[in-house]
Amino acid sequence: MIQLDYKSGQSICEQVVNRFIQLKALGLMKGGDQLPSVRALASQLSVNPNTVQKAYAILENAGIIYSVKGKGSFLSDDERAHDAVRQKAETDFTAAVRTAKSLGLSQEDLVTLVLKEETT
Amino acid sequence: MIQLDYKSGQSICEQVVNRFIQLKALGLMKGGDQLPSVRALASQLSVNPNTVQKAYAILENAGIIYSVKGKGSFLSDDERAHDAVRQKAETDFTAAVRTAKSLGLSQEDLVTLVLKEETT
DNA sequence: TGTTGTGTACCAATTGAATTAGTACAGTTA
DNA sequence: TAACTGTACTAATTCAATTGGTACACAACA
Repeated sequence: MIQLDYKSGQSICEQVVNRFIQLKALGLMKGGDQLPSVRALASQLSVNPNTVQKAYAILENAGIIYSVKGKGSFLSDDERAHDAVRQKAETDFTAAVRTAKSLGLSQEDLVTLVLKEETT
Repeated sequence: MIQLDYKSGQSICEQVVNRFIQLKALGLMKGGDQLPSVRALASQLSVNPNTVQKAYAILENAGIIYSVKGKGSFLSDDERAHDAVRQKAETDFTAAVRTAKSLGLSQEDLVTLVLKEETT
């Protein structure tokens, strides 16, 4: 379910955060689904539990998951949180557009690149 | 000519590198134009000369500038180097497209965002 | 010639973020 | 009670970025 990519340049914490957001966006997880426990996921990824807990804390802070002591962490049903994720994705993508343009790519170039990228 | 943005998340070195690439792409600098000296730019940016020199070394390594001991550093005329910059910009942008899609944005969404971004 | 400005090459030290390691506490479930 | 969950700390480590400093080689110029 979660697979780390050490070549991505992203920190472990970031990757865990983003992966659960993706799983929701892709429909592979739904609101209410339970996440692996902090310790279990840390063990599976061969990573320190603190790192996973930090990722879960970020997700909970953003309203994407909710955690209950003694029970576990669950994917939130709150659509507002997922709207916020979408907002951030748009902002990040817009920044990428600006960067690409500043390096000489035209609007047509960018549209072509978007369309060339297959939707999996 | 060069202005640092500490909120950008980019390192000083990265910002210097990217800024000169931009200046060339935007036509504000041409092949043969002299860059500020390592020490002068470092002083202007209130930054360590080593940091600027590292940026210049990266630019020279990529063929974007060439440096002559005792004379200075100059923007290269080599189009192949600038083609490589374009290649990298395309690769980076494609990665941004994938990320945005994984977070739930559709192809239409992305095209809209590209077109919404004014060309300055 | 000497001086100044240029790029280049080191090295030691510092800073900050990310991660690890370890311990402890609180709540749930069986 | 025992075994699981999340949470909250602190200390140590690692690594990249940056700083501070010194030194050398070359070019331009008075």
